[in-house]
Amino acid sequence: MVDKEEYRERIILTASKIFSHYGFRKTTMEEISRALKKGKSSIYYYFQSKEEIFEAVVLYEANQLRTRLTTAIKEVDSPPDKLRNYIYVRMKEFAKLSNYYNAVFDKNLDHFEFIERIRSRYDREELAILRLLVYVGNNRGIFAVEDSEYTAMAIQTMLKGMEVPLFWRKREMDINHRLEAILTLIFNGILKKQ
Amino acid sequence: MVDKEEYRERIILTASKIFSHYGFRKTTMEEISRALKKGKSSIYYYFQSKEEIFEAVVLYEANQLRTRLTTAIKEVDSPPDKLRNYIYVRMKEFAKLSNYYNAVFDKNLDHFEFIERIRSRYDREELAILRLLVYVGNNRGIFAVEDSEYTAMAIQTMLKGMEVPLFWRKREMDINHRLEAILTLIFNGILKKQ
DNA sequence: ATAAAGATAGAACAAATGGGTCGGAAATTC
DNA sequence: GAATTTCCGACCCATTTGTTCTATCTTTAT
Repeated sequence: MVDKEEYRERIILTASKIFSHYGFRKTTMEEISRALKKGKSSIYYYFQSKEEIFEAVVLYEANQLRTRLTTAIKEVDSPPDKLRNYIYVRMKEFAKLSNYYNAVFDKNLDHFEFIERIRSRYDREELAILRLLVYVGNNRGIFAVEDSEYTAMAIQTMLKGMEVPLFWRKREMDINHRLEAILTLIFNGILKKQ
Repeated sequence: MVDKEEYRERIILTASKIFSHYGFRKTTMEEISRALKKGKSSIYYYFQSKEEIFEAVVLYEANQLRTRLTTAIKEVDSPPDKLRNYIYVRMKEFAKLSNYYNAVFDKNLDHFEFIERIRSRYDREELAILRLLVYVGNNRGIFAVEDSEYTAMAIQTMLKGMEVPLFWRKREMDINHRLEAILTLIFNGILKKQ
């Protein structure tokens, strides 16, 4: 019983790798079970369907993302560094997750509503983080913004803009360049001139 | 007539992207044609089969690899730098090609003999390059090896060893670390002590 | 303008693939 | 050794997929 839950996690870990590489559609139960060295039908002892596995995997990835981001922030102290770290890790992680976008937008595929729930929850959390970041930076006299809330929203908007190429599966390109551009833009617009 | 050959190339370019992402099996004709904004059956006007496209794509990639490697060598002058550049680019490129390994080893899939032909040809060319590199370095008094031929073979063996994780699809990991380790090993074992 | 040749796509098809079910065999626990 | 948990091979059937065929555009040549 406890064991069962344990094995479910092993399945999630394995499936996570395959899903992230091939996306929902192109990942087969056969593949997942083969990677686990189990029979295909055995998987159905732990999960009811492919979609249920996918849901668990997405949830898992979301938690992974959260911890990676929070540790990235804790690694440094100054608000600009925190922001820089956060954006950098966020970009890297989202690039890795880009194959999941397929599932979200694959027409003629049941619209996984749970993804949107997770997403909107993440949006809220991210906004809180950014708001705090800006607020603290402001208090320390490093930033100089009128309204932390709206500034945070603006930053988040830019970050979302960086995801668009992932949606459009136009991967490729000068990812670091764009990162620097965005960072300097944000900082120059945000740092107190002296 | 000339046009036809031109469009074949466009197909190769497009298919190349999809194949390199998903491998032979998981790439469908439907996908390729959709990416080209053509009907699925239209592709068969230019190629006889999916495998024929794949063959053309592999050939194309092989040529790409060759030119990337030779330019990487020409970019610098000193033999150690050339060697470093060569190994670095080789590793990056092979990592990108890793999805093609699937096709090579997919049992119950006709063994694409042409891949092995291309591979063995590349092996010969690589050996020649390495041999020359070692030889020149030796002449300039930077390297100090007895037999360029056998040293080149040894180096090539190590490079092939670096491919093993790709075969085993155990991707991941400290790729740069291993690169540095291999480089220092090769250099320290090869450079004339002074 | 019209015939011929060059391209294209839609429909149809046979083969395979893939998600899921089921009965029962192993393995484990009690 | 019975009961329960875990596993799997065989099967089902809906969908996918590579490929063919025919009909229809489009361009070129006459």
